[in-house]
Amino acid sequence: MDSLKTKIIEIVKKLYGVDVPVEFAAVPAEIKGDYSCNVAMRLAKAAGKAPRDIAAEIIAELPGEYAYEVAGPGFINISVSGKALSEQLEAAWSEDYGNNQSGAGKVAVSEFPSTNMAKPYSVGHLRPGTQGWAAKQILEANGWKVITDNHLGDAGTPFGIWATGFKRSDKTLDDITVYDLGEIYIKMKADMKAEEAAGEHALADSAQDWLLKLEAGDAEAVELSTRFNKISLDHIHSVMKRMNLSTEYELGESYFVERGKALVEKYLAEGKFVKNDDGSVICPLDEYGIDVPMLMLKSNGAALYATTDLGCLDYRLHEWKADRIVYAVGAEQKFYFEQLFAMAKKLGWEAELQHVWFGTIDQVGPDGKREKMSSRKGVVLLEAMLDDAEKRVRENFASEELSDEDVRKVATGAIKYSDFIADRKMGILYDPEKIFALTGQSGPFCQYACVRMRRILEKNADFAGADFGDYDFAAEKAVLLKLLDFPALVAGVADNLEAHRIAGYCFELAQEMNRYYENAPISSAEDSIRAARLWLVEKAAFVLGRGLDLLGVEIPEKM
RNA sequence: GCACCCGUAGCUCAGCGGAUUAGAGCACUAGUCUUCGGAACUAGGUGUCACAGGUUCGAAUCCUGUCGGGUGUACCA
Repeated sequence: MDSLKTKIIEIVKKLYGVDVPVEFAAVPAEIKGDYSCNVAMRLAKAAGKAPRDIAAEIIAELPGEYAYEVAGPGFINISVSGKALSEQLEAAWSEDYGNNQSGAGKVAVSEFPSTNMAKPYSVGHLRPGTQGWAAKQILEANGWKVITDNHLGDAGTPFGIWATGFKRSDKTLDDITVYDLGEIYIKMKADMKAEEAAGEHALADSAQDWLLKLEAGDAEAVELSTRFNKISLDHIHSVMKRMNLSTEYELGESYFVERGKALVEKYLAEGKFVKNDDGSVICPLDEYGIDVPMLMLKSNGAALYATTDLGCLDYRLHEWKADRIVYAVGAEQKFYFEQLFAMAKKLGWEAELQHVWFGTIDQVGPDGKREKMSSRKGVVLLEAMLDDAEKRVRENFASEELSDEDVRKVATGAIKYSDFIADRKMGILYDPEKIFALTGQSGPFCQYACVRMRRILEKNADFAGADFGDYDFAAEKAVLLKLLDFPALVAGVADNLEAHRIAGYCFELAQEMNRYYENAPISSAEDSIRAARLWLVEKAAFVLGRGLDLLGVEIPEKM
């Protein structure tokens, strides 16, 4: 259809002397036609003519390979035969169908899931992982070279809190677990709050001391930190493996402390940063319309988030030569990233920086109102959510023999897919009954559709590649139109990383296939028709598999 | 206070820089087919697109204001 678009642009240029963008849209079900084009209405004012007349003039110039019709207020509706659509798909087909090279030669960094050390992996890092992974997949499909980096939360005040809490606990470095560390953190937070209310600050001071000791390279602080890190990393890796997520790098905040501090000095000297009387350093951002300056160094000289992010940004831009960096981090940090990006601009850094933000995971609370997900203890552990998901899958699929690996794929597929049902800006209402449902828009529904197609292909493997004769592909039109949409969809989400559009597409394709089977028998059809239909199923299975792969949703062997 | 996000069917949500009669899923009801894998398909909607203005031949979509909910607003990340 691209050549037809070009043709229309040429005709408009010839007839009316203007350049207009030409897009094709779908046509409502009740109306005749497969694609519609609204150029005539866009031109109406400039040309001083009625849209319907313009449409008729354009149609008169169009080549005769398709049927055209003026519709409604001035749409040009185009009807294409199934046969022509099948030829278009065959012509566009390749091993990389759907991919494009718009990002070729450029480097992007996708930062996710940015887990915290010394805390159990909570559902708080679920969305960063799924969204960051999808961002990486989508960028790669658009030709980018993507570097993935887990920006570990391994520096800053929390370490001081754990070190202080650990020394007060009865745990030893040999037997402490990541769950103990999690509990120590929660207890310390509570104790520090009580302390603050009482007007004291012994614990807070101790935490700050540990932090400074670590930054100064104190032996005991380093030992604690190293041990906590080892326990944490093993835990993070095991959970990520279950989710089938991984990153190429794990350069945590601590890795960038020195680099960040050195840069703070540099920009202080250049006058871009300012030192306050209390010793803290800020980056004024008034010229970018942000009246809250960014704190670059604490008054005691310690680094904070902004310090390490400055170092990290510098590293990615200058060592990795990144052209684009996407941060998969929740909406709560929107303002922080606005500051960070304004700071980058102030420093003259040109790369495209994007905060891929998203809403919280909610649940229905005891009062019936929607609230942020939590357990009685506070955070919900991702492992617990995965255990529950696998249990549900085993119960729902009791009739089928599923391998452990397939159970894992369906469980994580359901959870991941649910992250992409709505626009990522929206919060997710976590409703297990719905997420693991086998009907409706769910991960398992899409996975099942894909498994079904693959099984049909296996059973009819003998007929693959046989001659179609002059089969008309009339019954296949809806599916063909859908499959032909895929490349534009992938290209269309490259900028805004709206992965939910991929999820919606996968669901629609799966639905379209279910409709297709109703009126188009395959195994019982005569040879040429059977071959043609298998050709279509093969294409659909590939596209659905690719779409789900962009979301990180794996396809099980059996369901 | 200010900034950002959200408000579309009973519920969860689509609706991509305006366009043909505003759509899905869930739930509910009634059907279909000798089931290639029925976890299917088909049919069934009186929705103040939060409200009020504005721009336009045309607005759920763009602009302004109001109301409601959420988040953020320098020594946490």
